Amino acid sequence: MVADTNKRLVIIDGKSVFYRGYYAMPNLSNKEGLATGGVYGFASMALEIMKRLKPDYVVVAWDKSKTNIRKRRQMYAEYKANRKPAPADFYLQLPLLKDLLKAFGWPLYEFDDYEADDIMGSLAVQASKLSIETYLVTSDLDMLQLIGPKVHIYILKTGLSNIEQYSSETFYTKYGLDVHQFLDLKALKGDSSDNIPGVAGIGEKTAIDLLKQFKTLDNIYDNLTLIKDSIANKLISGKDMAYLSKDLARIWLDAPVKFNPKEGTVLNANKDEILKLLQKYEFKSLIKPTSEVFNINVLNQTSNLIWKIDLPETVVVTKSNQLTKDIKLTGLVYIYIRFSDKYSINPNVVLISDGLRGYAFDINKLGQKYFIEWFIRQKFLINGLVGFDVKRIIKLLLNYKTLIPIIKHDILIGSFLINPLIKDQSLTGLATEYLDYTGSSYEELDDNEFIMRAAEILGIINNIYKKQLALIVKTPKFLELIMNFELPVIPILANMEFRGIKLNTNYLNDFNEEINDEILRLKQTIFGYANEEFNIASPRQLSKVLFDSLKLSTVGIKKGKNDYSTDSSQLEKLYDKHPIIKFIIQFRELIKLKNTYLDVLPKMVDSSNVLHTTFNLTMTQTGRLSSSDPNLQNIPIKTDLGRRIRTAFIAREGYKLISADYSQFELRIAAVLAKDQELIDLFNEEDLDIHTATASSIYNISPDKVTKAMRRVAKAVNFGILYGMSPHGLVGAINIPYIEAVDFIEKYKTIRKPLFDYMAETMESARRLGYVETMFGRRRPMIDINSSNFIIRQAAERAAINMPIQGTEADLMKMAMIKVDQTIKDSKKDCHILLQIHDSMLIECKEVETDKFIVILKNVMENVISFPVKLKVDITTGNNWGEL
DNA sequence: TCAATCACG
DNA sequence: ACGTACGTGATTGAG
Repeated sequence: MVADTNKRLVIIDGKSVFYRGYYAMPNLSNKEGLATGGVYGFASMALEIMKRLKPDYVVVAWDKSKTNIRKRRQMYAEYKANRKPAPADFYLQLPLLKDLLKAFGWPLYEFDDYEADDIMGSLAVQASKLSIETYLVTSDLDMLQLIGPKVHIYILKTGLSNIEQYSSETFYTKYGLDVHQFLDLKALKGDSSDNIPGVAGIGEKTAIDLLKQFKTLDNIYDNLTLIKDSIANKLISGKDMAYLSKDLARIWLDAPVKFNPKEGTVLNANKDEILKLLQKYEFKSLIKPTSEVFNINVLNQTSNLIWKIDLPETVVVTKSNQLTKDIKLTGLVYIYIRFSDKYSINPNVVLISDGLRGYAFDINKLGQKYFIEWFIRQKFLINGLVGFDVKRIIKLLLNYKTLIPIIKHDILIGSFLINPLIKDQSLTGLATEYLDYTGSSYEELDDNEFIMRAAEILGIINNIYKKQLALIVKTPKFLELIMNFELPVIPILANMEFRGIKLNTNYLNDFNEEINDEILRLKQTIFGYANEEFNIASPRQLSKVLFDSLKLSTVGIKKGKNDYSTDSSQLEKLYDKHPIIKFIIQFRELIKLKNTYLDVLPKMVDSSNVLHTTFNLTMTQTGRLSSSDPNLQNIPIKTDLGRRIRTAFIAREGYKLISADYSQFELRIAAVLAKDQELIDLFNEEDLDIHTATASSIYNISPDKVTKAMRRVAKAVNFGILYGMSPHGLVGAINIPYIEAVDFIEKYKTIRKPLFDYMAETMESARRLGYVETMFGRRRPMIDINSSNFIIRQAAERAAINMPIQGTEADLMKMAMIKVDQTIKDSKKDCHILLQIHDSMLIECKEVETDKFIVILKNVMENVISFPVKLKVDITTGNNWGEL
């Protein structure tokens, strides 16, 4: 009888797990709008169970009754009040779950007259007899009464893949009782959530004390004389209730269920069906982990696309002697380049087709040089490129100083324009979105497998292009955006990334050493005040030192999930309370500079000390660019120390750096969008300070009477208002009394009525249309704008207000970049845009051409568009970025 | 992998 | 009563 020894059975309380998932992922739904949160939660939890417990069998017990009343216990029904019925979309998900369980091969047991815990208990007893280790997964602590030598309980914790074992030790630690006393404890104290009455007047504390002393319920009643009267009397009058409660809480072990060792094993799993369902439910992130625990080889799953898309006849090119004149392309070409790693410009595989014929260049075998030579020979035959992430392809070509073909379309950019919410921007993600692809991830294939599927991938590019084109032409603004903004800016960004910016690494390293010394000094000072050494960079440890050891007052200090916050705004409040704070603030600044910039940037330069960032066109919900690896859009400027980092960004030999900044760009745009004539007029006045002017009209005094403090408030509001700032937010930003903030914003509303009317209209149209858009028609879907959750809805409203402004700024910046770049080309100046930082450009220009160029530059940028408001551009030049 | 923190516009 | 300003990316500590 060793056969079943050491086998493991998991019994899942199905509804309990499902409930968790349902409430953890309330907004999850697939693209048909079908709610899937509960199923997702269940699947996540199932994976965790498989990984943690490695069961041989899994079965699911299900509570059939909607109200959770045991029918066989109708006599107690008056005590078991109906629980709230679950919402409708809870039940709509059940068929999906049942399909998934069937695919997993996990039997589902449900009986009219038994609750899940009865089924689980009954199965556990049977399995124990077969020497099977049994694991019960539930959120119901009542299950603890089932703990035994072969029966283990795992309780669901918050989160989606979080289970925790509850053993008899856990129980003892919590209550000081043996787990076998569980039912007697319930009998005495009751359980309001389960409507188990218990003995009136006896709570948890008394119940535990009694059980510690007398061990069992029976023994308590046998020894009433030893118990002090006040309690004994309660026990006497509640005796029936006590035994009734014990019966109510007891799990019954006679459910008509039979454990079957032929069911619930991995052999019962239907692998194809599992993958199909995960695709159907759009649980992309679960495909990989599920495949692992169910031993599914996803790479072997064939594509569902090859039957429905046009596939080019594709030749694999591995040798240079194949590159004869027969291997050639004309017209519009579809291209996909697979690079060796995330940042590399070295391709491993290049796929190209003209729609009919395709070529898969195995660069590893062919050699990059031969491919590039061939490609350059094609350049006069090629009318334009349609590709995926074309910017990267262009950077590859820039490396060879060859002519850049016209970009006809980029399916990555197209996808983002049509729906910026799509998270998976991989080729696989787009194939899933546009072609209902359900196969394995293209990105995870190895190069050989990838080449084998070249025709399919080329077909995908072609077909996605056609689908996107149809969607884009349906919305004329989209067509204008992609033709006039997105595609033209791609080669400019490619050039910016490719050229890069020169870094004075010596300067940075010297600065780093200086900072290191200072950090050491600060550390010692801080440890001295704290009377202990600790990791200042750990918010948890710092919080303990400040609020536990040093006992600083926590009144008015923001609290996170576990500890009091130590972020700079909280430290600011503590500034006068203890001398240590000043040094912590300094330490924070220095350690940030060191970790983020000083240590990192010098390591990222190329052999000529040049730093190359990557600009992303498809990351932000407003249409802004983002910069990464390294992020050159957040180089410090606000403090003197930080600004010294900028000093290390230098012009190349014989060149100058030019910074061109739009002044109050967003507020000017807001004035135009809102048609706020008064604000427009203010901006059109020569040499007027907008914040002083604002303070002047709010306080109703002449501009020369405006104090620094007044201007500061006005400035904060001028900025904050574009984000939907509240009085409370204003207080948080500039530390003025709440009442003043309320007053200020009220007055602001009266002097900027058109602006506020515009904001209200934006919100209204967001609610009506489900999206907001920029002046040029770039859209951001606002799915949360009608959320029933107050907090989520309000956040969406603020985002909706801000997007048209920030997004129009982003559009105009792209337009400016395109015009500046064109101007440089037309005038044949040796000038190069290096960086774009949302409202400014950093340009490198041959020293002798700089003075002439800045005049042209200012003119081009200020006249980037014909606007009722004057656009003001400030230009500075210097040898390094710090001087500008 | 997530939360906290902080750099920028 | 909620929680309190939009948009990013990088680093770190900790589970």
